[in-house]
Amino acid sequence: MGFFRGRFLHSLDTKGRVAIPQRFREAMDAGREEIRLVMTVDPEGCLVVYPEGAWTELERKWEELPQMNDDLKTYLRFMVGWASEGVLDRQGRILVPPPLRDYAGLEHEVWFVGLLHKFEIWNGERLGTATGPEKVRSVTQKLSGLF
Amino acid sequence: MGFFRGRFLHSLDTKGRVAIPQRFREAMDAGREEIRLVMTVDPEGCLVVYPEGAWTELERKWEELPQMNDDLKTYLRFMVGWASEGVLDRQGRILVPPPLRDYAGLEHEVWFVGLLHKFEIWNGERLGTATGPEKVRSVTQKLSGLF
DNA sequence: CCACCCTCCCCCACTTTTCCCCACTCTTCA
DNA sequence: TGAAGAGTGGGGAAAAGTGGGGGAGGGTGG
Repeated sequence: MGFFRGRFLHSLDTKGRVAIPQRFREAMDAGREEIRLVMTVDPEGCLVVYPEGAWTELERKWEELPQMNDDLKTYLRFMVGWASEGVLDRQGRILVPPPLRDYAGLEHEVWFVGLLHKFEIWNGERLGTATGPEKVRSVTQKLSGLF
Repeated sequence: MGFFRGRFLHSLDTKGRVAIPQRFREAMDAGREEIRLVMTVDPEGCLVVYPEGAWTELERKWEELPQMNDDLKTYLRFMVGWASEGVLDRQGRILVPPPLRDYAGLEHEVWFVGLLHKFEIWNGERLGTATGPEKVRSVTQKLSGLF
């Protein structure tokens, strides 16, 4: 499984479908014909997409945690509660369910952003404010201890 | 038994019935014709629904615990005391008993939220406040020790 | 003990959404 | 300048969700 990199501008059609960038499809496609993925939300206000395998791995971790923990329940209500599994159609598109569309404020134009093992789908304006160079500069300082 | 994922907006009809989302039915249906489930309440103010098997497993655990424990009694009065078993009708709907409807403040519009082994039924407003992005962000910090 | 009422559940019919397929355009590359 | 690959748009069948009529069954009151 390759990495997801780069950003691509695509369009959501009137039926709520978007084509996944070919580069991303290649990264997932190990010669299989059917590509399955899971789409959910991120607190920053965008959608996150995982190849099915990566997602089920996350679920396996969550299963093992103490199920009575209230914080975990809140977290799962968010991550799992928004999750939507889907298969690409013959044209390499996926249907974005209306609740997810609304959550991420997706109109006609949407941006795909590669993020190694997963990728995100953004409304253009939100992407701009969330990932501007100024913001990154401030964050980089705090990270410098890590690597 | 598959996992429950995602959120779906359905409507409670005038008879107090709701259709279970098809995705959730699939997750329970191992080719059986009759799907039985148990519905109870959650302290957060929503309903929780377990497939019958998952519920009886919980009951078996509860049985083994020290029955004199007052905290356990309080907990069971809540979980078991509200529990209601039901079967889906031919249209895949279930009847929500009036006490449960009132407890969860369910009107016409109700949200289904998948939570891996179980799923919840929410009044829209309550769901919004219980699972907003701000809340999740604060919780995520505390959880980072767990995984 | 009987009659009534109310709830529940079966069935049927309608609307909306989803998803499968085909066709067109635009870019890229030889 | 042609061919192939990528992205977009829309028609139409199938599936999913919704609403309501009517009969059976259980509870209640007389």
